[in-house]
Amino acid sequence: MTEIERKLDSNGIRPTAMRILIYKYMAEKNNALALTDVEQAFQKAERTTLYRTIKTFEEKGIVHQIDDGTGVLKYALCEPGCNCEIDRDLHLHFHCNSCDKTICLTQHKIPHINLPEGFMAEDANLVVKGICDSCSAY
Amino acid sequence: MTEIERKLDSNGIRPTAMRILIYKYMAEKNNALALTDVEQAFQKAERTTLYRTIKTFEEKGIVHQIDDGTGVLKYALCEPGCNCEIDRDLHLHFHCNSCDKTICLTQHKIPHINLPEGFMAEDANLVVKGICDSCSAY
DNA sequence: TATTAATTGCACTTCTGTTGCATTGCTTAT
DNA sequence: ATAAGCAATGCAACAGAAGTGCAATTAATA
Repeated sequence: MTEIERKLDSNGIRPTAMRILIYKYMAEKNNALALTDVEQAFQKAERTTLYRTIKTFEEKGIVHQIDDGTGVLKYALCEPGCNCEIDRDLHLHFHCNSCDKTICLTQHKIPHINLPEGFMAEDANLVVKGICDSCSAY
Repeated sequence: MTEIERKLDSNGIRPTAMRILIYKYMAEKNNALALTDVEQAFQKAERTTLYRTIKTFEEKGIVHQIDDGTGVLKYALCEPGCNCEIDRDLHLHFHCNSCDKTICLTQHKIPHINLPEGFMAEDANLVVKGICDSCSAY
């Protein structure tokens, strides 16, 4: 039983060949992926399978969904410190306007926001757009 | 020449009957609207017309687009202090999980975010989700 | 091994955003 | 005042992503 199989298994996900491959692929990338990205990488597999696999990952809490404002949903593996389900202390995401990649800044938490009377925060989503470190290096 | 006509005219938008109606409708609402919302309100008009009208408003800087994470784009009139085009000091938006409305918190600016080395911010989008003042009153 | 449940593949549907083109309506110069 | 020209609108259709129903296959378990 490999590392990944154990990971899936311990989260109540049956470690099928497909799922292991998809998990491995997502783990290799350091940026959030759209369904189409995964589709490109696994052209032999059905879109629906990939879709449902990622949704399963999400339900089981090992992947979180990101809306980076591009109109396409992105997904990224939850890393240590991600805490996307446990508390409201959510990390922020960065979208590069140059290379179009979206990355999780797991260490960077969303600062506390003061809301007007009567408003109660349950969740927050902060996407900063600009130029990422790779692109600014040139 | 009415208030609205002057507003449109001074922003380089020809004040047609349709546009005046749409502007008036958006001004009445205190929350951001999706295209379908406007569509519901003007069932006699074409979707395309509404779409292009709002896009025109956006281009001319009297409306700003909001991605509240629901997957549907919302639009809201720019109010004094909105500054959506001028500087990067953007205000935040609140999405109510109960009534599903999205509102601009024009007075509440996005706090400064420290980014890792090499990252440069150009823009930011912060959506706080929770219960709005109307819904929490019950 | 037989039974049962979960996973995958295929075909569609829906929804939103968007564009091309013909037509209508408004502006302006003659 | 009228014709020419441009902007606005209506109609039709397309594109892309998200999501669903169902049959077929695969894996787990008794």
